[in-house]
Amino acid sequence: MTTVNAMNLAEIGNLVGDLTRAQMLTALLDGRALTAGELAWCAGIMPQTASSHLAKLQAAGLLTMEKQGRHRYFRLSSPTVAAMLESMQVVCAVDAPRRIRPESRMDKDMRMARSCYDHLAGVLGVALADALTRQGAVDLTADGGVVTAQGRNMLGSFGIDVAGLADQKRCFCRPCLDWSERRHHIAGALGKGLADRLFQLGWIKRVRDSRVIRVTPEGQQGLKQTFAIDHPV
Amino acid sequence: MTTVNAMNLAEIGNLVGDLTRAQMLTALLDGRALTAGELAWCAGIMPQTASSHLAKLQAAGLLTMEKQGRHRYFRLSSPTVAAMLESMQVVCAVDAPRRIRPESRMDKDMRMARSCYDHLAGVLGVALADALTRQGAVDLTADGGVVTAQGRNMLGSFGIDVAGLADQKRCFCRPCLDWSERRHHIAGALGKGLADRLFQLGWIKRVRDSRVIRVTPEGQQGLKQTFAIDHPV
DNA sequence: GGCATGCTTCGGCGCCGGTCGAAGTGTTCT
DNA sequence: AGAACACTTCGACCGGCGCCGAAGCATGCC
Repeated sequence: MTTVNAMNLAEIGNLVGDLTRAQMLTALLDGRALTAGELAWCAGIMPQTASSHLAKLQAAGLLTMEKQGRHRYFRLSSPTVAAMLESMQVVCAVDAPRRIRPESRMDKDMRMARSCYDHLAGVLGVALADALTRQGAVDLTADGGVVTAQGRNMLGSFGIDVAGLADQKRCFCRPCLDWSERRHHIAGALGKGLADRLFQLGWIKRVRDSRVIRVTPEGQQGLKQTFAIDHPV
Repeated sequence: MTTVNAMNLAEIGNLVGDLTRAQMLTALLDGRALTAGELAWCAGIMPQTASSHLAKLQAAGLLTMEKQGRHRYFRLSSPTVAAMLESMQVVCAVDAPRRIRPESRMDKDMRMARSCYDHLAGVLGVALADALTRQGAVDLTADGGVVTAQGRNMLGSFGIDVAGLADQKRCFCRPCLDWSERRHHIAGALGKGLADRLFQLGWIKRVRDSRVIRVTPEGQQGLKQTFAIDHPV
C-alpha cells in the first residue's frame, strides 16, 4: 500500500488545513521572522493556543525557531515551504470554480504589488518580468529562465551582482506563477536580487503588518525611466 | 486583513489534510481516472463515505468527474493540482526531521521507478535525466531545461516528436524534484513524451493498482543500449 | 418487469482537535 | 529582589467532521 506517502501528504495538508495555522503561514510568507506573540495576534488567538500550533508546525519542519532574549522568532524553514504554499494558492486561484471575491482595499493593494517570500509579485512583479523580457535582459519561459549577456550588463549597471547571484546554491531564475495575475513573475536568486535592490534604492517599501508593497514617488519615476513601467498609484 | 488568502489556503489544506482524501489523491497522482468505487477501495472505506469526500474534492476544483454508464470516473482536474501535491510531498521528504521509514517492499519499488502524474520518477526517472544530460541531449538546471540541437536529433530518432511536444501550451521541459531521490527528473511535455514512448516500446509497464513502474527485460536491454542505464531488477 | 450494480443522500454516533483559563518557567528591567 | 513580560504546559470543554447503516436513485443485464 502506498499509505506512507498519503500519510505524509495528509500530515502536511492537515497542518496547513487549519485556518489559524494558515493565517500564521500566510503571515510568514514574506520571509520575515515573527515572534510567537505577533503570530498569535495575526491569527486572532490567545498566546497559549498559538504556542501549540507553532510547536506542531515546527515539529513537522515547516517552521524554524530562533530564541532571542525572551522572544521566539519563527520563520518558514526553507524556500521549499514557501514554494509549496504558493503552489497551493495557485490551485485555489486557478482551479476553484468562481466564488465570492470580497474585493477589499487590502486585496486590491495585494494584487497591485506584494512580496512573495523574498521576491516581488502582483502587477508590479509581472510588469518587471515583462519589462526585462521586452528589453532582452532575460529569457523567461514557463520552464525556467536565463539572463542574456546584455541582461548581465544591464542588471550590473543597475547595481545587481548577477554573477554573485548565479553562484548561489538556490535556483537562479525561476518563474513563479502569480496567483492574482495568473502569469509568471521572476523568482529565485535573481528575483530576490531585484527586490533587494529596489528596497535599497528606496523605490519600494513594505506596508506594516502585511505583504503589501508600496511604490514610492522615486520608485514611480525610476521604474519608468529604467524599465518603462508605468505603475499605478 | 489577508484572511481571504489564508482561507483559500486552509480550504485546500483541509481537503488534502484528511488521510482518506490524501489516499485518494495519491491514487490519482499518476494521472489516470478512477471510479468512485475504486477510490473507496484504495482508501479502505465504504462507498457512501467516499462519495462525500469526492463531492468535496470536486466542489473545490481539485477533481473533475466524468460519467460513463453507471460509473463515475474521477481524475485530478489539472497538472497544476498534481504539481501542488508533488510540492507537498517534497516538503515532507526534504524538510521533515527524519522519521521512521517502514521500508516496505512497495516503498522500495516506488523509489525504484514510478509514474509522477504523466512522467517518470524514482531512480529510473533520475537516471534518465542524468543520461540525457550526460549525452548532451538536454541541459537541465534547477530553474528549467532546454533540449539541444543534438538532443532533438537523438530524441527524434528514438521516436519522440520533439517539435510537436514543444508546441503544446504546457511547460516543455520542467525539472521536478524527486521526493525519494532528492534530485531532479524531467517533467513537462518532454517528460510525458519520454514516458509515453517507453510504454509504447514495451520497455516499462505499470503495476496494477499502484504508481509503481516495472522495467521489462526488453526495457532492461534497451535502456542499456540507448541510454547506458543499468537499471536494477 | 425484475434484479444486480454503482453511487448518492440522510441521520445518528463517536472522537479528534482547537480553544481558552489557570498555573508554571525563563528572561529582562528597575 | 521583585515585578513585568513572553511564552509554554496542563486540563477541561465542546463543536465539527469522518464514519457507517439504511434507504433512495440511476443504469445495465437477463
